[in-house]
Amino acid sequence: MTASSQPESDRRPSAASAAAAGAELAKSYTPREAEPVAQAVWTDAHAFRAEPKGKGARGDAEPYAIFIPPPNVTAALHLGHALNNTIQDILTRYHRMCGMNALWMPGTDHAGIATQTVVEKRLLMQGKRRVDFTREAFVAKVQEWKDEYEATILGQLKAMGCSCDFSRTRFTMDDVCATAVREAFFRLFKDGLIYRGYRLVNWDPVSRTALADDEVEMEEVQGHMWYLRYPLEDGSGHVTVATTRPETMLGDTAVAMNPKDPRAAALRGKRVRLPIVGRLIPIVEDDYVVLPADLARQVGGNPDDPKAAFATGFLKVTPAHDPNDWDIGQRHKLAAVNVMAPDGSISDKHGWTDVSNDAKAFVGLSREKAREAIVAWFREKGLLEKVRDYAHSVGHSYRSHVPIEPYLSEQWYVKVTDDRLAGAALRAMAPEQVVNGASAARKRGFSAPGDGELRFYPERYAKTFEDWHENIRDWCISRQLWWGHRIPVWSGTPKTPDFDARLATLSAANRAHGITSADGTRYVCVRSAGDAESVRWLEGEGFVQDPDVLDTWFSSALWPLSTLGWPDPQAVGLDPALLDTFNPSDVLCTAREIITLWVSRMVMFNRYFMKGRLPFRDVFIHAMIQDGFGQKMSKSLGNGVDPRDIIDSHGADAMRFTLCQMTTNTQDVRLPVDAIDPYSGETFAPKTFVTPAGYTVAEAILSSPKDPSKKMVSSYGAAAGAATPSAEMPLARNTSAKFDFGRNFCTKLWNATRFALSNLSGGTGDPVEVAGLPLVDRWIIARLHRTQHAIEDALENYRFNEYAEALYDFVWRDFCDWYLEAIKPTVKADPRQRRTLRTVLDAILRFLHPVCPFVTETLWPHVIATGPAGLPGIDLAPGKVLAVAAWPSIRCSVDDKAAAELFTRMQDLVNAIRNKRGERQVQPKRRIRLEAPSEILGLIEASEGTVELLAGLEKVAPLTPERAPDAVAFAFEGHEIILSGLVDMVDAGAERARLTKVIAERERQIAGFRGKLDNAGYVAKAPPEKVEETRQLLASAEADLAAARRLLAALAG
RNA sequence: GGGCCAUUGGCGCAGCUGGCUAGCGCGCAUGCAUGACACGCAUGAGGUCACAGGUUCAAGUCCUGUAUGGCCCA
Repeated sequence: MTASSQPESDRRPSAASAAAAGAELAKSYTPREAEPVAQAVWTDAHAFRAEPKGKGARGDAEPYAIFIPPPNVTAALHLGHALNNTIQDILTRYHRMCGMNALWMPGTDHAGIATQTVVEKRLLMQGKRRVDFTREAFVAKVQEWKDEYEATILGQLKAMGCSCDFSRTRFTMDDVCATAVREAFFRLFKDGLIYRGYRLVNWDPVSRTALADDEVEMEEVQGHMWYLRYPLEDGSGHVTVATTRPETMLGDTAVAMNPKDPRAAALRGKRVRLPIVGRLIPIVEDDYVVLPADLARQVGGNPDDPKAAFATGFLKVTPAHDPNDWDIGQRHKLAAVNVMAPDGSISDKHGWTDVSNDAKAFVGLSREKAREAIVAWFREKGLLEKVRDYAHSVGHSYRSHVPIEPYLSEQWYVKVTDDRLAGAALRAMAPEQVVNGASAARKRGFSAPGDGELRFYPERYAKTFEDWHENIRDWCISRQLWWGHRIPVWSGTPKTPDFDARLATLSAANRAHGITSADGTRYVCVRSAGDAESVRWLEGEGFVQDPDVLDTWFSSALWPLSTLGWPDPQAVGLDPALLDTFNPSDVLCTAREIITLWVSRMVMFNRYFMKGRLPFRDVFIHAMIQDGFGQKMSKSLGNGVDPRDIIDSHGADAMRFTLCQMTTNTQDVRLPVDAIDPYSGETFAPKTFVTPAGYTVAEAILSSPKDPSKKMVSSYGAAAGAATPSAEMPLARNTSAKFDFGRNFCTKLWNATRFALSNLSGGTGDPVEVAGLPLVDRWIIARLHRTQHAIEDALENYRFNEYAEALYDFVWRDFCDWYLEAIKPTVKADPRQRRTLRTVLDAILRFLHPVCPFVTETLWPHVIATGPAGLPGIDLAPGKVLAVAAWPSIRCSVDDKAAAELFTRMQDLVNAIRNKRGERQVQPKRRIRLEAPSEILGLIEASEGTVELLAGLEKVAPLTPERAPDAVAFAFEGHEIILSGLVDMVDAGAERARLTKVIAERERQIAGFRGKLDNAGYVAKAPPEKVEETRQLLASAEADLAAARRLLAALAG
């Protein structure tokens, strides 16, 4: 990536050279032009490079590290990622400017199922299937896809301005990461934490792979409850079982009833003959069985259980096809008869042996067809008692979206329930965030490094993390895929007698480790991918490598280790100091659904492999970006908006600033999305429709609002594969008016800087003690100092909206509206003021740089070209590139509280006068006269001309008893103030109405203040300064009221 | 079923450990092409902070319950 940018940047005029040449700023900010220039400045300066400890100046600085949650190579990034990465970039840039050795580690994730699925879908469009290729050829196809999207994603990150150390970019399946995965597997295997388990998995019959519990989405389904009659063996009648899945009855191995059931005594020890199959199965008694509501009432069960309304009291037990039945089967030692093939069809080849002639008719049917056929069979034989509608939750594959099948199979598991894993994760939690302090894991006490150091922001997510680990189940890590890290285990039965001796030798040398299963099969894990000799030996013994790959999260869980070269950085060409410098990292930024999938596993693995060390100390959980309909933006839904679309319409900084400002700690972010007509450039709201799954999305093909005969493809249409953009039917980019907020702000900053530069042509003057500066300068410096505190506090507590809002207010309201306006008449002639302006502007650019890197980097060379910055107490270390310039240092001594207070009073006065002018629609150019008592004249004088300037006064004079006929009066700080020259003739009626309104408002306020002060409890218990404040407010309101009453009286007379 | 979050002017949201005379942006109304900016400037209208109780001198803020919506886990 650096290779191509080098020659290019030579040809581009740099921002610095443009500024040095005295080039004037363009009339407005053009992100499209500025962004590549700033990008080149950073690349040329190697600004984002982090170094291991001890390597150069950067390596000597205190480290700061963030690992990117590696985006899936499945598809391009959307605005959810833009938010995630903006947050990380703000933190990284901030800490870098604070002088830290900041590493933001970038990379991408191979995303096993997801990526394989998109490639398979693509092949299916060409009429081909995965199995039409060899494994190697298919993986090569996926690799092509990965290469394309990895490049897209990295390009998107750069376009957004992400200051990742791209020289260290990793991919979860590259050699460096693969080495870590292999080593981790070997160690866990050897330590007995990986085992082979035979149990029900969440099977996706379409992807034909097992899924982890958290890859299963529960969906409410409008289904049925079928009531099937099973005849008793002795012909004495039948029992009726209620089921939502009649097709699994072929695998029934018992009927269960509740021991409390009054019918139990009569049925105890009896058997039923399973219809169709003819299998004789026992009736067992188990507490799990829900009693029907009426029986539950009789025998003290729970009649309110929603299932009670549907229950018959008899439950068909199918251990091989239902997790609850599996548990019952375990308790009663029942056989598990698997009647399905991996594709979900009924099969007699996967464990079902007693197939009767009747049953043969069902073999080969899909599970859906089998259900119909079996229900029909029961109906025909008079064994279908009834059918009722029944709504219930059914697990669906988060990838293929079909119902998952609880499926009996053998898989590899990580024993995360072991105290060394889940227990260690629980002990990692910061004590003050722990809810269940008495859990077993914590009873072991805190002794390991990293214990008690993991903190969640916002705090409440600690509970999610805690709950997860307290109820964790072993982690199924095998996936029946071709795309991923292949499981490094070979299995078989030894052919030669010296097998054990050879294995023992390899094991002693830590090159391999073997286990033996109950049926005598040997499983051998070979430690290193480079150990061809061991593999050759094993294959010579007839052993074969496990065809499965590891769950993607297995490699993701190692991300903070693998990217730094663990276990042996030198072996993979990395600096050995990297690992110790940047692990543990400082913070992980991610969305809440990832707490269980990823955060948990990284904590467990990092602690396990690094002697207790955490992968990160803080976890920041941010909002999710939703579309305009409140639906999560996701790659799979196809409602994602490409950040490049927003960069195109608003600029990267506008996007970043807006996202930052929207990042509050509670709410998800709702973002109404519009389309841009590629024909006219017009923005319009696309037509939507509701998908079968109930989501509202844009129609795949949209019509131009100007000319409906012209068509375009929506981003949904493209993402869903429903339409392909072409020359005749171009892709419509997306945009959102939400980002106007950030765009307007960037433009404002640009123009303020432009104006400042035009006033700084006379140089920046010598530094002057703040105390010797004009009031407005002392005020803006005090505000600058307070803003710094506000933003540092916000960033250190991950409160991003506060960071953005504090800067927005300071730049727009304080700096532009008041400071720049106030200094207009004086700055050109006053070098002291120019020094202040130069200093404050520079500090603003530095403060804003983490969130708006492009516009600030573009402006900065122009600003520094005007001369030196800084004042006594304000240090702005010089530099050439803003991205690596120092964060401002502002001492508290420059915060002139008296100046700040005085200026605030002055602002109130100006606002009051402007209000009078506004009420009467006085022309802005028209100058007016003011008369006031000495207290107010003193304030005006102290403002050094600012009041006159901003309130449009031509004359300020002491109050006299005479009233000009055009005089307008108002109360301020309890004093009467007279304005004249606003209008040619005063409308006495309107004036009276205004005063009456003021009087009513003041009376309301006074009643409130009096109420407080008359309350003995308030005066006695509230803090004295609050009471005093109330007294002052009351006095001021009373004075204003009196003044207003006098004015009203005068008007009447 | 368990847990978490939200409910504040037309819309989108702040309001952190209770002190508010409730803020911000968009939108709206009025005036302004003022030598930085119309992606702008100035002024203004608009809210009994979902509901019902409670704690407190004091509740948008804390507690309990209710309603509605969303998310996560089972």
